[in-house]
Amino acid sequence: MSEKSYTVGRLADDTGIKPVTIRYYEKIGLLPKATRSESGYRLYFEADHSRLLFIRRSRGLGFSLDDIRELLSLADRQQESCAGVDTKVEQQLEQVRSRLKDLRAMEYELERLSACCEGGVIMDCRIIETLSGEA
Amino acid sequence: MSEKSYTVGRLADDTGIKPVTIRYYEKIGLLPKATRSESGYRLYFEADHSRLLFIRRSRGLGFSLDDIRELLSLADRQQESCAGVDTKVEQQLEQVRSRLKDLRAMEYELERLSACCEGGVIMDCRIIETLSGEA
DNA sequence: ACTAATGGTTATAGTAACTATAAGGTCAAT
DNA sequence: ATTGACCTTATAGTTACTATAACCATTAGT
Repeated sequence: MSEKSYTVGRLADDTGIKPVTIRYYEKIGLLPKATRSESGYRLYFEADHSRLLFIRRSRGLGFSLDDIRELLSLADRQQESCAGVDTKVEQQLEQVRSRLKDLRAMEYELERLSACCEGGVIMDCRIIETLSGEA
Repeated sequence: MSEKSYTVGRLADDTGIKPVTIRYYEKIGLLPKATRSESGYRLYFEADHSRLLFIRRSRGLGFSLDDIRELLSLADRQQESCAGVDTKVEQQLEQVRSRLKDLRAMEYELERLSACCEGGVIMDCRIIETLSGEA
């Protein structure tokens, strides 16, 4: 009983990752080279499906493709300590928090700018003034 | 009395934007072509200094270089309404908020993941498990 | 059986905003 | 005169895709 196979389009529909992107992941070695049908179509199986979902979830947490490559290779070593995984998560958390800090500062500044506009002409525009000058 | 001029390196030190980046901005037309010394060095004046600071401040608020190009061209039309500027700020604010929302969700998920690691081996790792499976 | 629509294949170039590298010319100081 | 710091250009690399072109395979409809 041979396992049911997907085409790249099916896999794409099932995972929410587009065919081009799936091929791209294969090209950069994030996914193993797919087996092919007689006519040359890529064929995917359950394991590919799982791997791709793992990638998508990790992307959703902001991990880079390089990070994910490492995570996947860690995940494959069943018997080893998961400390490396934990470390990666911590690092990612720090990065996200640092980015959050930056964005919150931007939000605050943009709110201030937005509030100070009184709808005149450029010459009197406080926004332009602020961007242009003063410390 | 001719105005005092800077080299690209001096301008870089004064604005916190690297020489390569300044040249890059010139190349893409964000800065006007610099005048040159006899030997071919770029020479900058007060106006360039201001313009570059405007760019840096706008970058600091997360505006894209294309946005900044528009902002600069708006800023040059002293007599026109500043509505366009205000709109750009609003749009940028929305973008920042949307990005904040995404990042906060990531932060939350990463915190959960991080908390659930108990330091065993990969096989039992709840992090890997979470990334791998379940809805 | 023929045809059109859909979906698969490859390779190449473009995106944003730089960064890195190479190979060379200039300038101020020793 | 030579060192070192700084300037010049052009080209390629980065991240994670997206867009385009040109072509082959499969499937649904007539």
